Amino acid sequence: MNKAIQERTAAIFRALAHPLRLQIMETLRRGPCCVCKIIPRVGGEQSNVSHHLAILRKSGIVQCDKRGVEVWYAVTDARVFEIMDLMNGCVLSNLERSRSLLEAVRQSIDEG
Amino acid sequence: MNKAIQERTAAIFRALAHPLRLQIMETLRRGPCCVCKIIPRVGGEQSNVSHHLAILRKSGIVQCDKRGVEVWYAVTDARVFEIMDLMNGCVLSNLERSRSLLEAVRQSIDEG
DNA sequence: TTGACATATGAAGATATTTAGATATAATCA
DNA sequence: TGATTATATCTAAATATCTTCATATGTCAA
Repeated sequence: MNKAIQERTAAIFRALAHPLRLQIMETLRRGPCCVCKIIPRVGGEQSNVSHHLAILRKSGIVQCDKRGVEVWYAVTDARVFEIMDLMNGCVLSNLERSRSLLEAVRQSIDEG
Repeated sequence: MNKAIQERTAAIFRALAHPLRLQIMETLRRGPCCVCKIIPRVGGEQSNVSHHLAILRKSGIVQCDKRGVEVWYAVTDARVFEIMDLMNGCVLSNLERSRSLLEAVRQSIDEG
């Protein structure tokens, strides 16, 4: 794969690699949303949320649009939600594997 | 979404958020692979590659298996490749959007 | 046992990310 | 105009990540 593309791909993964930013994305899943609604929805300081929005914006996965005093954010490409859903599935399977492993270990201890 | 799950999801995104780790994953796409082949394939210091392998391992998306002196790595869940492919598509669309925008700006300048 | 090889781990410095507080900007309203 | 509101940016401290070098561990063969 092209090195520059791989660099950009890594950059978008990095943009999604933070719980607060994932929460922002979940908020945007329902459709475009104003910063003034995003902030109470995800919690945290205004400046911090704004900073995380800037990170998402710079990565290209969200876009913003000024409407008077308000700024509305929206995802640029809905495929990002497919990615998030797949990732979520991986996490759940992962946890299930851990659980099974723990169970197996526990059983082998019981059996002496 | 559950906070703990979101934390784990972010952790896996973080695991993929590095070009070298993406290259390792691309290497593993063909099937399980020995560290001694991964190192020359992705380039870089032995200890550095080993560190990145540890990060992938701890995130749960790869597993390893000792065979004599060699250690073989393999992905735990092939869905990770679907994720990478989708992400790649997003990146390409992103670049295409940037290109179109640039083109439009250039044209509007030409038109005065 | 000794040596060689494959891999992992630890430590340290350089760099990046995260967070909060303070301040700046820009739109609206009285 | 001046005040208010919504959002962004700057700054600095705390923390995390990345890279390299040095060293440790575990396996095999002589």
